[in-house]
Amino acid sequence: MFDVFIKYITDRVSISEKELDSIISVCSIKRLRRKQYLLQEGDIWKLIAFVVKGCLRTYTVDEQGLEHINSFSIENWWAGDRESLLTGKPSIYNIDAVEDSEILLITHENYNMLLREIPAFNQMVTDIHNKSFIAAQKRIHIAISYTAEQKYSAFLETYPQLANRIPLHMVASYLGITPETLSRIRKLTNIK
Amino acid sequence: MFDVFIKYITDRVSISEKELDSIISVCSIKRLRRKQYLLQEGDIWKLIAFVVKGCLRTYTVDEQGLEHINSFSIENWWAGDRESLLTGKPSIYNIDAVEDSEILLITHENYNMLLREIPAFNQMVTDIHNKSFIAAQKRIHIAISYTAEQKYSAFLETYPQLANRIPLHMVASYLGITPETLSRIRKLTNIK
DNA sequence: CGATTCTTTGAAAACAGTCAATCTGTGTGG
DNA sequence: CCACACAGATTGACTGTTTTCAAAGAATCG
Repeated sequence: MFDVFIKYITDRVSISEKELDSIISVCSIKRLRRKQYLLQEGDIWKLIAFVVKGCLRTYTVDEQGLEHINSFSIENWWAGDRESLLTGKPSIYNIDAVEDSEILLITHENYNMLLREIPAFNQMVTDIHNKSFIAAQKRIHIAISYTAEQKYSAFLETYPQLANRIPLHMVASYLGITPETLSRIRKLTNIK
Repeated sequence: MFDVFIKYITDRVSISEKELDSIISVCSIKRLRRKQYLLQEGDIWKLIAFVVKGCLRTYTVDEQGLEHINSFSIENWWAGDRESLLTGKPSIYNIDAVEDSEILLITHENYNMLLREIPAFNQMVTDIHNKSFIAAQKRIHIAISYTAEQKYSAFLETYPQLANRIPLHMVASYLGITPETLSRIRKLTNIK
């Protein structure tokens, strides 16, 4: 259960056994069934979540009831709402499980303690934040400059491991297009 | 010249005179004329830039020669390409001055030194990174779920100080719509 | 299998983009 | 100071893409 997380950490930074132990000691395990919520709009998010197995999605629901997927989190990814965590305000996002999933949770207090006490952990988090930011910039670039077809094609290249695992209507939602448009793109281009 | 930056820092964190001095001592001043490049696609970016006066834009140019604006940086904002800085790879972005501008530059080495040596500076940068990330998430949300009209309206609300200062065709480029579409939106809604 | 979820298809409508021309304001050089 | 060039903004007509709405067809799960 923890071995996935331990491997994740040791793949990224060099860290002592003792430090690893103190990280693991503040992790709690949570299992989510498909469609189960981890966070609902209006809740205040106070945790850090690491996905060990399965897949989560973070999304908003607009006035018309349409879902807009902000991100997917599969094994070895993080999930949560940094905005609610940092501001203490209710979240505008929903997070639920796309598949039955297993996640590790760390409280914000313990997380801050780890950042303070364990330089390697801090370094790892900084690196992840940097990469996340760069990925967000790329996604903005794609969203404002690509056609629907180019967006789907870029998605397949960037996240091949996601494409065969996530329902197409969720991929469409992630890309900001309708399921019908995605279906037609796939038909026209024969991209599968 | 440095007072803008000093105020920026002291507004955000508590810091000693001595620490402020060491920050200022590694800053160099650069003046940019309108349209002058700070970074060109293909260059490797090795700096941190803080805008004291004026306005910069970060953008890409696609195969068809169309510009897509990633971000604007006015007074009290940062500019640069974190991706190129962190990976050491050539930048895919161009940065140039929308208006005659004055900026402060810090080398990556000195910047890292400041992060290491001055906890308050480190804290400030972490906060900025967090806020930037949250802003990027919001922009993604807008890009994938709003109509052109809603995008413009959200832009006016979020950056009222930018709207009257930047040519409309650049605003359009930032929003991912054509100048013609933006012009028609403005006419229809009487939003100015 | 029965229900639900997911995907596809068709036709019409809405939306945004393209192309070309004109209009406006600004600034520059003669 | 005027004429002109130029960048920016607008407009019109047209095209093309994407959405919407409605329905039907697959696939999957319990």
